[in-house]
Amino acid sequence: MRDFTKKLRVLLIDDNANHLRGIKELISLETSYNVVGATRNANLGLSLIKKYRPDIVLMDVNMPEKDGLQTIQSINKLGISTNVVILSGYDDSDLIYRAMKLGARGYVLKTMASSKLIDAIETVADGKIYLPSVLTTRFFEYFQNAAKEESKVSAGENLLTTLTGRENEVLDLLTQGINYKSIAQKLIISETTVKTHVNNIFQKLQVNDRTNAVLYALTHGFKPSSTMQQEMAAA
Amino acid sequence: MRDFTKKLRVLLIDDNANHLRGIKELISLETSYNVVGATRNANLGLSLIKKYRPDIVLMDVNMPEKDGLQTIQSINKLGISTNVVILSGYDDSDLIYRAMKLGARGYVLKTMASSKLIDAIETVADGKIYLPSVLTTRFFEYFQNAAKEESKVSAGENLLTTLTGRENEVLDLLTQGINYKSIAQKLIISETTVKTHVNNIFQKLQVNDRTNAVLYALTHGFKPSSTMQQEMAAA
DNA sequence: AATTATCAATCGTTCCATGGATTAAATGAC
DNA sequence: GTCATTTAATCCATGGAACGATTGATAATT
Repeated sequence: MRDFTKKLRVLLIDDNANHLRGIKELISLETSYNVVGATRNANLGLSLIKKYRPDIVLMDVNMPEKDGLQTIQSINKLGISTNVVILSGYDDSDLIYRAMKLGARGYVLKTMASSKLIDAIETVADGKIYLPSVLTTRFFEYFQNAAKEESKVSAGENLLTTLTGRENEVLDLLTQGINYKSIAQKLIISETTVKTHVNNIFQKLQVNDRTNAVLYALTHGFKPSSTMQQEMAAA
Repeated sequence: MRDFTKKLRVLLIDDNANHLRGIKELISLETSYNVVGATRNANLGLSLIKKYRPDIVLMDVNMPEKDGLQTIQSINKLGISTNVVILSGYDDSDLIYRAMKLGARGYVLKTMASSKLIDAIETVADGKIYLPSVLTTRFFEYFQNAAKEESKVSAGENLLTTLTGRENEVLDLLTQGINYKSIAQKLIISETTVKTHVNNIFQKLQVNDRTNAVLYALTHGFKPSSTMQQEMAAA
């Protein structure tokens, strides 16, 4: 948990000088915070993060040169567990989704009351995610839509359902890039039997080589039905 | 937007008779709501949804026979755009993630104050997502962790970066399940040249057949670098 | 400026292994 | 009696390995 005897170390990154100054003043009013750095340049911000290890990084997404999303990625590569709170001018669902996916811990709109920014810092410092209701809704607009598209593919006229149990096992091994001989050994059947199964699979999936069979399986949500032999092999 | 002249039609599904009764009474107190149905059985709930087309469905996740998640899927298959609000006893991050991914519009814990349930209904009826701060945090615990695992694979010693431009184009076609001859035709080069490229790809990706090359590409975030010729072909 | 080295991209030939199509058939379970 | 599972034998196409070799672009060296 948070150590209330120490001041929260906050770093600011925003290419807009006015915003930067405004935010800095706002945060400096809070006695429990300590602004360890404020810069208009993302790359400079990265080295400041390396040097000062701030608890919280408040960062604009929309910056020239290196944008906020790229900067989050760079921070992740550093292996430093800093809590990033994104500042943005727009409630673009795609942008919110990508920022959160990259590990942002909070997202605040610049149009929001300044008290929200303090809320965000407090919440995030407390180990929680700060995402206002509107932005949560925006996030899920994107997220649920993407999930829907995904399920569309794996649903609807799914030829995978026509496969028998044994064919499923064989397809499972095919999707692991294993050849006839090894499949035969794994299933303890002859190679010709494997070929028969594979041929049947091809016909059912309406393809004519293993690569396309594997591609079909992967893009249609194939999940090996009997995972038994793998677990046994692991034992 | 919501039509305030009409009552919100609410359907309840919860296998626990006491909960069901309690929630029903709670909601009945609100004059702007109309409970169109309340059932302890998920499958019965489904037919009630078909019949009454409620604005909101309040549903328990933890039910015998058919659980809440499966029920959401069934509702989705019906093609009815009902807003599902999940009721759950636990703030399990995995469960929250899956429910939201399947399209739930809200998530409320049974341990929360009953006023939260009203808040949820209001918020969701208003077209927004209702996810309390704690649950948002839980959700992102799972979501960001999954994203992290994903990026781990596509990052780190990625052999794909060693491929040349031409090799990338060839691999792109390989991942579409195309054979040597057709690749040669598409790229307007000889088949032997394609084989040379493919062999180089195999060595760089440390595999020895096309299936494994394709599998490597797909599991390591391969994105064809030059999409030009495809766009040109489309024109 | 001339050279050397490196590397991407191209093509060819040979040769063998593997993949895949086809046809046929036996067994056992439901 | 249908269907899943198994095996066999034949045959051809495709995939892939191995070795060699040319061109052009780029960079480094002299």
